[in-house]
Amino acid sequence: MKKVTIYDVAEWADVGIGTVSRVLNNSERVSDKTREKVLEAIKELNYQPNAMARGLALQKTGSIGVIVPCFTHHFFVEVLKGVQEELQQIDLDLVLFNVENKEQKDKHIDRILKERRVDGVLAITLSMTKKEVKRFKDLNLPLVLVNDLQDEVSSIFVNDFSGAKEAIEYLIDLGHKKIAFLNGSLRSKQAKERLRGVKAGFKAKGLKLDENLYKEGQFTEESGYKLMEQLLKETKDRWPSAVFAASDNQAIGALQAIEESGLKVPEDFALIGYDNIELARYLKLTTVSQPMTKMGRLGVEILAKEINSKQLEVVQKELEPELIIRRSC
Amino acid sequence: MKKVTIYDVAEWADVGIGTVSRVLNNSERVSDKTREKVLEAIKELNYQPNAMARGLALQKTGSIGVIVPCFTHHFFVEVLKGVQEELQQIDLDLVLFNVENKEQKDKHIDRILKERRVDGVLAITLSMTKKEVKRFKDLNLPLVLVNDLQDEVSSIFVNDFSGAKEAIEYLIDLGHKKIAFLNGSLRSKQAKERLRGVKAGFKAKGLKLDENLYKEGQFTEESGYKLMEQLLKETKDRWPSAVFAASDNQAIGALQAIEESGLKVPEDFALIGYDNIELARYLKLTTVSQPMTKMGRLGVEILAKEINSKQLEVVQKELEPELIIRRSC
DNA sequence: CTGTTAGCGCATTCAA
DNA sequence: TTGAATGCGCTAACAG
Repeated sequence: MKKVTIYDVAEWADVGIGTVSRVLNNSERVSDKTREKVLEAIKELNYQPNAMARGLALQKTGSIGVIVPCFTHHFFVEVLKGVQEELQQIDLDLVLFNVENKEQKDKHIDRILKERRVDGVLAITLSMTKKEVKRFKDLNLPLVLVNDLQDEVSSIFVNDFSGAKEAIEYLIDLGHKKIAFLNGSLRSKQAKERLRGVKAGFKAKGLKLDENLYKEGQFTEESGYKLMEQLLKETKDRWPSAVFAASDNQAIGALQAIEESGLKVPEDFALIGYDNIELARYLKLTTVSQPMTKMGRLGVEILAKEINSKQLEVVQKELEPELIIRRSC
Repeated sequence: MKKVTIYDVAEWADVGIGTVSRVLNNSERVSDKTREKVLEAIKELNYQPNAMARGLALQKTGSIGVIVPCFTHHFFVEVLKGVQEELQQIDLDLVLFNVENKEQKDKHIDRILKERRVDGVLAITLSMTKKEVKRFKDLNLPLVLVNDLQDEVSSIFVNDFSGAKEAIEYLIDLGHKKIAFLNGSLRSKQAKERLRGVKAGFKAKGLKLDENLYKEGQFTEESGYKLMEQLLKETKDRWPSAVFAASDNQAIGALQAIEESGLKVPEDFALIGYDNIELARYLKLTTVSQPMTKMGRLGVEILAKEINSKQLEVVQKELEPELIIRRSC
């Protein structure tokens, strides 16, 4: 079967290609009769406009790029789910860029920006630098940050401060006083804000974060395991009665360390995680839920608006986390 | 910053656009001196060819489409991971199409096929019909089936028969005789093959699948829960001592039903799942592992070959599953 | 070796 | 209303 172009349609319907194009784009300036004829030709020939040709003429690709670090992580899968859902409504394709390191990040951003492979970009948890953001602005390519925040770009993020504060307060209300906090790397905004929240939570209850019970690592399972191990090495009297991890993965790692020591949750330690990834439900882990799917939906919504309006009204939206109580404390 | 085209580069370097194009495409027919000059211009102007224009001229998009049903499922995430990994090597973008129902499936296939938005398609667990496959062939768009099999199309799939057989034999070797099999819908090839494998496993050990212990449902957690519930409703003497589920999700559902009855795995029931999704590891579930990531990698590899060679040599590759022993039996 | 030109398939002028 | 011409940015074939 040969490919059928707008010329074939025009010939079949005995009109000019301009008319066919007008019909395709729902222009008013076509008589009902010719429109009819053209539509018939289109159906008859089973014609559908070529995306690239249209793109070249219109300077639009009809797709948006989504950049994620490590998309196999539950967190991003959930965000992507929201992205997909929203994308079903509007008619855009999803081009997925997976970024595992700085090099890949640069490479993909370069590619997207200069080759114009997409109409807009959703950057999820990428900690974009001001410089990178500026490049998008300069090249006039819509950009929306999800789970990240920068001036002068539309961003949608979660209130990490209040999530952490609430978790700590909950533990304290449960009667815990010696609470360990296993944080991620302080280089990320998330870790900084959560630490702030933790301190504020203690303060609100007339307590203070014990420095010996504060550990810093990564947001990973391995890191959680190691940090918990460190705590368990201390003499029992220095042990906390509760552990708050800055990510579910860390909490899961900590859980493992605890179980390997023959101890149990929640009997020996109360445990709270952060994110509410799917695993948390199965492991019955109390956690601070991030509105992941919603972030994805909202991100696409805003991005679509920016693409269409060609105007850069910056939207910065903060979402609230929610404490999900399960059996781990 | 204005967009810079091949004309700008040509002007800057004081050559024709043809020469610039040649440099871009690493043609031999350029003198070192002019090549130098052009490269300098490119760097100076920070030029990068426009993807759509190049695509239109070359009749290539530089991207492949991946169609998955419900990509949030662990299984597909793992396959996608393999796809990503392989895609890093070759220089193609990944366009993701999520298909939740028949309507979406048709819509997306139509779009891909006629609009030519991608250079080739990877269909994962889609149970493509012969008719659909034929459309790809007719329009000459490379197609590779992953976890599915059809004549005349490159397919890569897993030996479901041997996976199920091995699982059953393992349970029997463990001393179990009354083994329940919770299957998915027999409309899928996977379910059919696994049932065949189960029967063969019993036979090889001189036993037979007890019809009362065979249940058919969906590959979902809910279904597993319900099927197990049915079994537990029977009088104790009719209970199996082991349960083999055709998917990890079903196994997890069954596990839940078991625990809610105050019973335990593996003490009261031995349990084996299928797929080896990430959760299985955390729940310590013995399962039949599917080489998901490998399927993804292989699929892309084959697809890339088909795209480049423009020749349709059909590759059909069968991979072997592997029994992963954990604590659930 | 290099510049020029003709498509690629479509949208959009500009006349008619 | 409509058809023909022009351009989107690039590749490739064709002359020089």
